[in-house]
Amino acid sequence: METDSTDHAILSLLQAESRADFTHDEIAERIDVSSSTVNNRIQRLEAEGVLKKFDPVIDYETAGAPHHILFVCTAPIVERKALCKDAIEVPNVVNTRELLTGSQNLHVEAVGMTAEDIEAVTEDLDALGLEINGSESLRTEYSRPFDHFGSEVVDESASE
Amino acid sequence: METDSTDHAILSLLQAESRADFTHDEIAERIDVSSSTVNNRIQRLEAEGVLKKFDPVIDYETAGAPHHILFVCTAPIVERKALCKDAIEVPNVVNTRELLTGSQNLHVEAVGMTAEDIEAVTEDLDALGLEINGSESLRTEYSRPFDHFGSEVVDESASE
DNA sequence: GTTGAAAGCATATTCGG
DNA sequence: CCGAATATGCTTTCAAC
Repeated sequence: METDSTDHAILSLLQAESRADFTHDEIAERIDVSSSTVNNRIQRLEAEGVLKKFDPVIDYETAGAPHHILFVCTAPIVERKALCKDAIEVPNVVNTRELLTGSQNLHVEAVGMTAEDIEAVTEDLDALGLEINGSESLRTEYSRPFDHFGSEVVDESASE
Repeated sequence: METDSTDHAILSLLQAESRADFTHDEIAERIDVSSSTVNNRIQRLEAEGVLKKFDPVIDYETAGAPHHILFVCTAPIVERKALCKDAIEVPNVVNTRELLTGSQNLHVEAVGMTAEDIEAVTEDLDALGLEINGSESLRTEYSRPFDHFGSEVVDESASE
């Protein structure tokens, strides 16, 4: 899909201000177009599959689930893609990522209320045929907009 | 914070249906409470910091940025937290995660239009004092709700 | 493809149980 | 604390450019 600087500015702002109450009007003011143009562009980006969804970011610890673990696993190359999809079905698993490498090619993120929840995840992953190379406690995580878009933003608001 | 099964059901549905057009009314119907209760709960979850934000999920490849890489790095233990924050400031870096382990304790996710963009990231990370243990192409990624909440959902809709 | 205004609709508030 | 109705204001639409 062809995306121009207006699209990039919108995507960047959406990532920078990922609030539920971030309105089209506010985007429109910051990039100096009308709010109907913002609406047009967002709808097109969604239709074309660039803007896929809006994921709620949950602080599991505050919500009462203190265990947050990353498993680094190895899946046989040919089964890797299938196992990535299978692993997301394991209870307490919240994210899986497929890498390109030969070993340690699957990352599985899990959340649990208790240590037993996490222990059960290791058993389930093992039962799927995944070799678990390591498990790490996740501490902090930061996200931010894709810069290539951000650098093109014409932000008219001086007070930032 | 104290979260009950209504909160959990709402969080689970928000994650399962992370659409912009997923309304409070729809949540209300599915878990059999009024939409004002849904609104009350969501506002409280946001105020208490459980529901932090709504991150737009962008398909970078479709948007015209084909390079999507995960760097596995090692930061000196004492500087780890600071470097996690520094790394997110590097151009084209979109996500950083701090792990607990002694080595390979920092994951840095980067996106770029060209191979040069990615090469520049390695140089910037190196300049920060990070040892880069490996870089992997990211292929596929799946996410899904935290099950402990999901299992408590009283979903009244039979047609699913 | 963009705009402004007006209609349509989701969300926030208010109040009564 | 929950739920129904009201008020607010955001999103969408549409005629015109």
